[in-house]
Amino acid sequence: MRLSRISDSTIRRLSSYCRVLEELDLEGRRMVSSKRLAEKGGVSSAQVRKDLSYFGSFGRRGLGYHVPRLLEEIRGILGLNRSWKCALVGAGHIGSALYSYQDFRRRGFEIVAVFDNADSIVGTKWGECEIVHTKKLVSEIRRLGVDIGIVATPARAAQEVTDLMVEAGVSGILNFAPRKLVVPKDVSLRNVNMTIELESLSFALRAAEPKTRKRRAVSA
Amino acid sequence: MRLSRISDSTIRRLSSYCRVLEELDLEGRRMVSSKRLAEKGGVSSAQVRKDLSYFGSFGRRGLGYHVPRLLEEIRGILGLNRSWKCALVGAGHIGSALYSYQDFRRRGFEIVAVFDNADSIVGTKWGECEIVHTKKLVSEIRRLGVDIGIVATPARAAQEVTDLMVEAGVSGILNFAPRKLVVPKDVSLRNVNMTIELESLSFALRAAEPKTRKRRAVSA
DNA sequence: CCGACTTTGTGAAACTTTTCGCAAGCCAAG
DNA sequence: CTTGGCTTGCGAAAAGTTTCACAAAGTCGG
Repeated sequence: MRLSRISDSTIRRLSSYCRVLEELDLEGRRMVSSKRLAEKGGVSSAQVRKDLSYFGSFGRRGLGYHVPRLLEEIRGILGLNRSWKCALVGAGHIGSALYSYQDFRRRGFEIVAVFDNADSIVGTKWGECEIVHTKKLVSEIRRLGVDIGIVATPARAAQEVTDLMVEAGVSGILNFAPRKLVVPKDVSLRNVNMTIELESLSFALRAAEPKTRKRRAVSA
Repeated sequence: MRLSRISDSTIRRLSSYCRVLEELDLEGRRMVSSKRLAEKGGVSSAQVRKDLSYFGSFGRRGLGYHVPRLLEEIRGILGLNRSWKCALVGAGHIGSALYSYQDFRRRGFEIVAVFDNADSIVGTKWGECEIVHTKKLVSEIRRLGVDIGIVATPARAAQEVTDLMVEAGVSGILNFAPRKLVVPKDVSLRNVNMTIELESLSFALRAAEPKTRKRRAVSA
């Protein structure tokens, strides 16, 4: 199992195969071919086989892959067979949605601390979790042994809280703020940028209608 | 301006250059070199020049790019010099966060309708917007001339509401549900999948600590 | 107007990722 | 035990993306 020559796209596809396999497993399906897995995942079957081949040979020729076994293998590869402690910074709309997002917890990403710098909400509780002032961020994250920091602050505060979390020793950052973050290279960073997605959608829509609007423009 | 040979990565970078330029513009900076733009955007300067070169020659040799002009050019390319009507389906935690996300509105993505199928919240109001039952989705989207559908439902409902929105004539879909959606090829689709980001982060963290945990494992 | 300096725009090279194509392996039926 | 039908794993080809490197074009001080 080679450590690093693996592309990010491969990893993201593994994560999506995971979801397909979970579904198949629930349906009680035992075996699946790369062809079927590919269709459900929206990629080519060669791509599925190539992705898996970086990590080993999990299939049986003529038969396909054993669903529960492949699922376990991929979970192992992605590090999902353990739980990760997460800290959320920013208790606004997005922070709140993330805190309530059941999928995270179900997959072993546990939010063990929530921080904000607004005195008006510091001290209130979200379920088990009390919202703590950002000034206690470093000590709390150290104390709890947090692995992953989730940035859900406005853009202008994002770098600052990131620096604090890095100082406190997190290994990874998941950033929801629409701003490029700088982190040391031993800290992993992923971005979820809704604005980029919407804007690239805007480009695609614009490219699809070269003149003015297609449908309504005619009758208007 | 060639329509389609442009890669998705280029478009996403344009969107991020946009944010850098807005910031520079606010600082009152008139000119910027590809080098500086690149640093701020976290890419190479050759990449910046190459990305822009697909659409034209916007710079002046020896001087760089005129910030407000380049910003306008990129906005034009991305189709941000107009407003897009969006409809949100799913009035749960994520839907609510998206509705309140000021950045969307500021960039011309206006949420003009919100749908949900829970009778308990249908009829209540979010600001100006009344939450409407999903059974009225097609007629409402047609009536309002919605361009973009935003899917913020649980995974199991995502394909169904997507089909409805396609039927109603949206040109693009932004999907937040962790499920692969099928759309006709004249409809554009973008996905925001937080689970994939977290899982790829998990892989990176795992890859970074080859044995067991680095810091704490020693003392434990 | 000159010469030193800066920066763009862009082919071509280098690198990365995806697709192709097929030998090898496995099952089932006869 | 053999044949036919599938399906994997993988090297090699193809396609796509990023980096390199430099001519061309412009600035600026004197």
